[in-house]
Amino acid sequence: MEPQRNRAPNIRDVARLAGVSYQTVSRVLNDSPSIRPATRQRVLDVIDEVGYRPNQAARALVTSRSRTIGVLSSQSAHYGPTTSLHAIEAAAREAGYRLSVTSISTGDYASIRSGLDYLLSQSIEALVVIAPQVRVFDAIQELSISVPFITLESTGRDPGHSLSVDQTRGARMAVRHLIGLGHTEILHISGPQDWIEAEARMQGYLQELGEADLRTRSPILGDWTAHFGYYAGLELLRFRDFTAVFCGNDQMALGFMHACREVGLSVPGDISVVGFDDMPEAAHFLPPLTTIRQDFGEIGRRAVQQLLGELQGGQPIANEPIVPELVIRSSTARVTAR
Amino acid sequence: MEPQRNRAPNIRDVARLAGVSYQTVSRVLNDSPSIRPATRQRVLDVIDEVGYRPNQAARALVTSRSRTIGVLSSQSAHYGPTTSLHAIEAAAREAGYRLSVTSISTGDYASIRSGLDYLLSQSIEALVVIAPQVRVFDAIQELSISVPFITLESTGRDPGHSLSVDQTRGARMAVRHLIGLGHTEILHISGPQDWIEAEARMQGYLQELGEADLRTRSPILGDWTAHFGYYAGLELLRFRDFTAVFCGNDQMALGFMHACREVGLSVPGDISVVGFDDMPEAAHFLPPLTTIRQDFGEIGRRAVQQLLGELQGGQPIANEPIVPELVIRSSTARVTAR
DNA sequence: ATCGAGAATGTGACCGTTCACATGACAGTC
DNA sequence: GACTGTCATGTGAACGGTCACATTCTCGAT
Repeated sequence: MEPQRNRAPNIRDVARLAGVSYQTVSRVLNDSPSIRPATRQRVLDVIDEVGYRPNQAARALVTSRSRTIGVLSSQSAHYGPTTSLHAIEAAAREAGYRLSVTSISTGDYASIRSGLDYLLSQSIEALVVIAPQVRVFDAIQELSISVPFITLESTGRDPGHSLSVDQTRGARMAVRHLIGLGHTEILHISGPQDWIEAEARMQGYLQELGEADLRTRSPILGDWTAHFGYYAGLELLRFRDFTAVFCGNDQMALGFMHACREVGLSVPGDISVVGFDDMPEAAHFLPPLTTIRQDFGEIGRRAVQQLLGELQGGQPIANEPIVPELVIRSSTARVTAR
Repeated sequence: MEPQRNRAPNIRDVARLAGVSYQTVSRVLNDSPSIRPATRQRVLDVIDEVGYRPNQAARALVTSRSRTIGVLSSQSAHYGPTTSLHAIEAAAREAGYRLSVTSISTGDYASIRSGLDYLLSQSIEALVVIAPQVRVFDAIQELSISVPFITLESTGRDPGHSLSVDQTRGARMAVRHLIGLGHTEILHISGPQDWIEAEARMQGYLQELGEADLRTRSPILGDWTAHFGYYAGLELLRFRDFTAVFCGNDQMALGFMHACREVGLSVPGDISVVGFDDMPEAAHFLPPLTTIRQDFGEIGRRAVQQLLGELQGGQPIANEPIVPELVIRSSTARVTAR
């Protein structure tokens, strides 16, 4: 009797057509060593002929290995997270893993929790978090997650489970650069306070100013968007009691420079601006933006590497943070006498 | 005997603890109507107590429904595709589906093919393609994909399987705007020629100029990046035989404006520039960019909606393309006598 | 020719869930 | 009080692979 046409061929169909047992087909699929070359070829031919594809669900069921890495990401199209995500995907695929991605739009506890719940119900083998809000850590603690996990862009939290460019150090590089140019009144427009990396950058700002005995001013809490940078700029520039601004990311720096232009101030003539991230567009802002470059792709790749290591029995390693790089362009200049 | 501690609880464990049969637990999980409320509650209590999570692999195996939508995406951090991807993810999750995403870095046939192969081996139920290179269509044809699929951002190809903002129309709006301002010498910096949307925008450019009886000039083939826009700009501006440029996306427009500034030309005083996409930063470029807005999120949501419709037995619908919107800012101005 | 070892291949059970069908409980009807 | 229908729940089989173990084959050494 013909095999039913409306069903995908399974391993037994292949076995029958190749005249071997299903176990032999399984061995071919799994590159078992003790298979006669002729047999292997016959099986492969049949597989190709009938278009057989192993059923991943069945495989996952019996091996209890899903070969899936879960990713919790924030629902934003920002350059950094997106780049990391692509790198993770590529590295995972390379290693024979797939990704199950879910994103959260708001940072509230309930949605973080439900995102993690969702991922865990996929029986993921490992977890990457690219949504570095503070509350994520509480949620992870509470769920007492049993798979290897790693959080990205979360400087200094929970070593062994985090991996990041050293945000604090990057921020200090930015501020030191401004101080080196003679600036003494330096503002900081930061990211949302519940983001770990925003917090770390803010710390760097405060530390560096503190060590230089300069006046620190309470940072303005932003939301990462160019819009915010713009409106904050319009407000701040009503009192020109500063000569430089360190922005928490490139987008806010862009918006801030827009505001400068609008009120007739020159960057860097009147105000110096430094960003953070070095998104590809930053080199073409007007003026091209001085910023802190971090290698998002590298972070993603390392994350996967580390997780796979743990899955093969390794221990979580306390990664030394990656050092960012100061990229000097044209948005910063030596302070001029007013 | 205690259940083994190192194994996740399964449906039979729950059944035993709740004093019911495994089928009853299954009914509770699947919201079967004929369950006594008291029984349901007892089962739910046990589930909560032992932290039971249904095994998706087993479920997928027996129902032969993976509840997974495959996404083939291009490996780029561009605003548009990323936004669509997030929208797809959210819509899919809402409907109880998960995503299996794979991305291709290059547009060559082999990597497209292997990306599709990979997705199909996940036994996906539907497919979304956000990597609208021309060759993707050949690959889809050749694999004679049997699941519902839809390609995004691929104006005019294969109606019923594509969904997009009307790129050609958007391009015409952009060019018409420039013509309305008195420009007669208008250049076009396009995206890579093997991208369907780049091609469609180019067609729009050519059509609109043709109808206005204006000189069309062969478009410059770019790569979507600000870098390209910049270097192309430097080159083009050596001969100032044009007064306006329509760029295939906002990034290239940014780079081009950078080049203008560098050679001492004013935008829009000397040259008018129009972009495409309206990425959030575009409003804060200097000058703020006139561009064509398309709703990437809407596209993603509609794609999922349509695919789910097909999965429930509906027919592929030839979607009418979404109309984009011209956003006039400060990078375009009436042409001035030279 | 016999034996044994290792290579090559086959058989039965199982992973955790849902499906189809069987059974038991209970109320309403005559 | 037996009969019927409906609701609630239980039982066996199946999904498509892999694992552990059993069996057969092959071939050189004795």
